[in-house]
Amino acid sequence: MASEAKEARRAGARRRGQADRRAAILAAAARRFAEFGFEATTVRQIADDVQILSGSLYHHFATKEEMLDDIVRDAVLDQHARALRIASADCEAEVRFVTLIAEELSALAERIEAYAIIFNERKFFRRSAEFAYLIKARKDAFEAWRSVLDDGVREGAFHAGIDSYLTISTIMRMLNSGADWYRHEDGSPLDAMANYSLEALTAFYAGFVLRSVRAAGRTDAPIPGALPRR
Amino acid sequence: MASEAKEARRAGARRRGQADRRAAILAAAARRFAEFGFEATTVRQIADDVQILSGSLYHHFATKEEMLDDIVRDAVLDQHARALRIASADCEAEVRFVTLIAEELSALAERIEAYAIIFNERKFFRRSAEFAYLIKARKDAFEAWRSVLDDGVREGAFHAGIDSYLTISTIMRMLNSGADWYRHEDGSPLDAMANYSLEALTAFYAGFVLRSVRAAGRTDAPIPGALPRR
DNA sequence: GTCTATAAGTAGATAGAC
DNA sequence: GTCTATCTACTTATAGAC
Repeated sequence: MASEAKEARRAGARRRGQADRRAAILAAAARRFAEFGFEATTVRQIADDVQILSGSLYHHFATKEEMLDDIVRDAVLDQHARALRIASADCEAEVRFVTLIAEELSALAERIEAYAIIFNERKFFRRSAEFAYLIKARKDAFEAWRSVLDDGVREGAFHAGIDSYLTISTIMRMLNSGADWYRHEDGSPLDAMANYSLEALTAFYAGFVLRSVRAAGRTDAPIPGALPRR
Repeated sequence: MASEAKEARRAGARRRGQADRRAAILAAAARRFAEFGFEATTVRQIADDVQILSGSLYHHFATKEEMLDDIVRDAVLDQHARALRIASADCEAEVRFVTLIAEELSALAERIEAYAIIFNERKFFRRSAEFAYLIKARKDAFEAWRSVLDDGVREGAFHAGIDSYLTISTIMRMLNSGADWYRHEDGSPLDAMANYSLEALTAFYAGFVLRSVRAAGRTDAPIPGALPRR
């Protein structure tokens, strides 16, 4: 076997090992940040969790904030892309609206720690110039949701007197504050909410929201299903 | 003038002065805690705000946590008493429900800083034995809200299939997360939400919630007014 | 009641040996 | 890549002078 191939394989393994270590550290950090908060978590605690000394963390990360950024970045950017994609789908506003709710809850369930952190540390993010991208992405996603609601009013599906700013703020806060359903891997729920299945929660929220925003007369129409995920 | 009277007056002034100082410190602390969080605020910052040295704060308070307790205690206990009083009022469940929402929003507006702190530091409170009373009071208030919703279902005003746990969780989170509307005294809103009047917000939330929980057919009935405040 | 001065502990982060 | 050792800064809280 050519020595270049050997060398390449070794380098690959090295990269994988390094990436695994980094991922393990991020997992420990995410868990701590989600449960106790970013500022209340010390780098020593994270290091202890992965059985390493605190100084050694700085071989993988330049600062504690870099860990935070790694944990939340993809979640926020995916959320942004998802909202824009769904908002511009070619179908009735009500279907798009249900899809926004369903996919948001699904993402929240999949990355509950990242979402808990994004929600709980929002004051920190707002103050930090490094995280301006996060605030911007979430604001754009907000506008995408809002445009779907406005489309629905124009189509006559949602009632005309609606305040779209207040309504979307309320709905997004409602969904996002659910990130407190954070559940430990050991199974202990931090909130009784963790006992509900994703399907049950989606049906509940889609119903709760649609009954509120629908035009008079349409209130008892069946709740449409979400668009298929792509 | 009898010297006892003079002495009493002087003692009163002393108490007032001391109480004023204490109140000024608490006001500064509340503002910082609400905007930046309890753990992110240092006693030095609070001391700077009232132009005193950090060590001198400890003449007025034993610990930083005692300040926090002083700020949130009355707000939580009042919230608890209010919920129980309204829940046991002698009238239709829907009227009690609207009253719960109206008075909750009113209290939130009056003590926005305390409410912001209670909401944002909930993980801290949950971990601290000293604040067990707070968790208990809020849990009892939750059950009072829930009993009103259940009464409404029994009366036929609210729809039968409702999950009262999920519904009340959602509504209370929705209202409480609004504590983020925190506005500075200098008038700068931290959130555009601060531009709405209390009356507008109450009408919005009462409508949003009632449309969701009402029984089929009752959806377009007028929203009842809240009970008079006593 | 506020000051000066400081204790005792912990934070995030770094340098260099192995 | 992790360890040992440590730096600098900052934390809450205290002691005693004024």
